[in-house]
Amino acid sequence: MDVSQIAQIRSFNRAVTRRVGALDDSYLRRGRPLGEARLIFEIGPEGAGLGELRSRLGLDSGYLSRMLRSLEAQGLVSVCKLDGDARSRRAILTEKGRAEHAAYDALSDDLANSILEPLSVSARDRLTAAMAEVERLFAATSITVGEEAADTAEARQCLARYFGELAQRFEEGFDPGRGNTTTKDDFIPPMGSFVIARLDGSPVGCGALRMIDPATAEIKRMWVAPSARGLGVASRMLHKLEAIATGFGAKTVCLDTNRSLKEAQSLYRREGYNEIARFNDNPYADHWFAKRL
Amino acid sequence: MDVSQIAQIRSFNRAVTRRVGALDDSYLRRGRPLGEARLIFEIGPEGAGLGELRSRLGLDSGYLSRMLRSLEAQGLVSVCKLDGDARSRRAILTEKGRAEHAAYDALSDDLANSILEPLSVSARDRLTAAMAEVERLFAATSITVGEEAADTAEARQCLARYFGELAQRFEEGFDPGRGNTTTKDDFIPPMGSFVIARLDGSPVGCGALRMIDPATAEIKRMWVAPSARGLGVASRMLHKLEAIATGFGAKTVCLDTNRSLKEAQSLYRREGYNEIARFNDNPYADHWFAKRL
DNA sequence: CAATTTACCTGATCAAAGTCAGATAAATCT
DNA sequence: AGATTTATCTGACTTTGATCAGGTAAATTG
Repeated sequence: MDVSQIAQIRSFNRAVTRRVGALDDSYLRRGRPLGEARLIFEIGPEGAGLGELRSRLGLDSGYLSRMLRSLEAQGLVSVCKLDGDARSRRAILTEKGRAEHAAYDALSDDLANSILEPLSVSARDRLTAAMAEVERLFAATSITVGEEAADTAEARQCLARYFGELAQRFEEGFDPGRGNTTTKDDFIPPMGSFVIARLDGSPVGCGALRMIDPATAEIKRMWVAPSARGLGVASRMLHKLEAIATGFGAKTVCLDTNRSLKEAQSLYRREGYNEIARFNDNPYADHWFAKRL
Repeated sequence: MDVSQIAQIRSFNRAVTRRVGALDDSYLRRGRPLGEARLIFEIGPEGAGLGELRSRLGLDSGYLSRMLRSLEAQGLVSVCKLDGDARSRRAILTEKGRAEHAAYDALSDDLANSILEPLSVSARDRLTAAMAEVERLFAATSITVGEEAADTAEARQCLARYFGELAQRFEEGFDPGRGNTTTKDDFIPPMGSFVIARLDGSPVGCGALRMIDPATAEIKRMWVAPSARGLGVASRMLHKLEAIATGFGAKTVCLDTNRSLKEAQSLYRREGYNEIARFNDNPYADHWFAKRL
């Protein structure tokens, strides 16, 4: 790993914590412990279930309960049943609580403003763009790639978005039925597999595998959501699928792709795939690739 | 202020604090309170004076003293006199303490690594570049612009760097003596002024003003350090100088500049200066500007 | 040289933060 | 229906972080 990149991340962490500590300080200036302030903020104008609050703030159940009692005593929060389940309860802000919430909200805005204010217009644009980039790439860190069933609602949704995109990008259009030789049963172990990439639980990519003979696996349905492109999700899914193929005894992985999917082609080449002759009669395929495992 | 930019900053703060909180957690996993861990980290392999530690960590002197006593009891730190002043003391790490410091250092590296590791090489480059940009623009937030004497060592250093840059950039070269009609006394109120822009105490820019008649001020010596360009420092110094000129009774501000300083020319135009006819015989000037206050 | 300031230490005290072992009541399982 | 699980609450307790008043010895000031 590049030492200067590690140094950059550490220096960034230092610079940013200093800045964000300022927010905690301004929260404290309202004369309430930080824990309570955060709780008010997290409950929000719409209220929140206690379990949700516990997991979001990482609090012990007794601790949360006591803080809520304190906020109730201050007349800021009321905790009511009102859910299907009479055990679980929900915290909502009173009118006074909503005013406090708004005050904390304003403090957060003030901090943001104080960061933007001394900057020129173009510097502001550059700062927010860089922040968005950092945030997006941070998110990439928590993307997971896992084998899942291909017939769940979420898997189907990925495939629908994939097909939708093909229809948009192929010059000749795209009809999922035409030339399709696979059924959903093709992606079930041990003759196939299906992986989904997830960010905070929501799918942001998928990929499928099926064995076309005992030594050859074919990769299909590789798709990454537009919001998650450029984060290396596709290559992580590809590695996962190759590992699964190896487990199935495959010696070779092959795949096809359409001429308009340029990024896909460069991904495959980068990952060690070589272009080969047509090996199927997929009417939408223009290039065929294979890689020895 | 742009609402979406404020939202971006707030969302960035949330995303980043979550990530950086992970570092505190990993520090805690070494079974020592965060305060002590930070103290070990801050003392560092070279040791540090107690006053320095107090101001860097923002600690009460009693609190620091007690933590040092605790670290001494654990055999991690030793506090010795050894300075010119027998009141002030210096904390240094024992061998065991240096080992602890190295362990904390490794944890910081691990966090940085865990952020980089899932990313592709190009994504890593983009992340660190975006982080550097955020850091630089954050730093801009704490740049101050203030009126200072023009004959201090630091002011002179700014001017030397300014002249050095002119020598490099002017096609015809630059000799500070040639055609220079100002002396250092020109930049002393109430007939002139000198401002310095500082980032964390170090000068990153300067600018000067002198009255050439009771209603006209001339701006000179505008310079921004290469490391601080693109942060709006020049326009902040310009505004400061204009405000000072107004205070001196000036109705007009004028200035000259060399043809090779393109950024300067566009800055002046952006700030409402109009090109006028030659008003002095500065041999290095190619453009003359003025602005009514 | 006496008075003051500075740099650090000690002891007392506090609130905030966090943990843990039950208690209670509703929901779910067998 | 009885046993178990789940969601929350209560009370007891600990640690951490922080503040403050006063104390000591060295350095500086007038």
